[in-house]
Amino acid sequence: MPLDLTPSQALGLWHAVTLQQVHEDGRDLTLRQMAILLEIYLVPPPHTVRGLAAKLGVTKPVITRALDTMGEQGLVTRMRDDRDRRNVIIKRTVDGALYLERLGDLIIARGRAQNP
Amino acid sequence: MPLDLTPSQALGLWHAVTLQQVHEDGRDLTLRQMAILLEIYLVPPPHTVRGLAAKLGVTKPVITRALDTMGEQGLVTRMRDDRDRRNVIIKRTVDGALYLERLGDLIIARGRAQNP
DNA sequence: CATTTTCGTTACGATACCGTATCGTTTACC
DNA sequence: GGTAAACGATACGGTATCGTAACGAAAATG
Repeated sequence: MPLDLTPSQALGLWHAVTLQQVHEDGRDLTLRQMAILLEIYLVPPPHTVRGLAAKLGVTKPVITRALDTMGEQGLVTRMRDDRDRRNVIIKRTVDGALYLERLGDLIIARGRAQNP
Repeated sequence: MPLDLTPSQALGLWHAVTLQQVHEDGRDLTLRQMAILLEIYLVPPPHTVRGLAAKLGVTKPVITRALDTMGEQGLVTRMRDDRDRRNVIIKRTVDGALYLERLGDLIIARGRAQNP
């Protein structure tokens, strides 16, 4: 079932969710960081720095920095690949899953309140 | 008609739109800047620095800085209020309207492609 | 083996944002 | 009129990101 939106619904939803995100903030993720996080949690593993960089169309240092920051916040973890020790495998965490779960709930709630 | 989403649809939509935003970038708006822009274009005027700061729950310099940046990009304009020259009225621009129109189209397209 | 390639990280200078405090201008108040 | 309040902008030091370039480690190549 396709998700059909009117222009008003689309921007209204974005507005409502963005507004609440700003209010609660706390994490204050960049657009790129958010994209990386969603990619890690919504696309089947494994995820590597190089793979993420290619998928997002950014350079590798951008990924490394984002993983540094989000790692400190407990949203992701990194582990060396034992089969090819050049690679780093990015792993999900419980906190990261909870964070995105809450984001999903927020979007749903705001979508429901959109056109009451 | 309420906008009912499943958790998968909600995060999937966010993922797809965020990803494409990162790809096209160019503007690279902060979460706060995006919230300000949507507020200006989706809520009836007039908009003031103080009003936006209160609505977003941030300090006034945050609004001033965001308006500086987005003003340089042609997304918004500022004008002194002639009836109370302390105030600054934030105005919409054609470029800003076009930018949000494209964002709306993007959301709709990604929503449609979400569960094909 | 020696060399090249791949992978992620680090170094560097530049830029933009942050929060707090302060400023100049304008209006309201007494 | 003189003082206080409101409004937006600016100054400041701090922090995080940016892109480019170089680096060390590991694997592939010959």
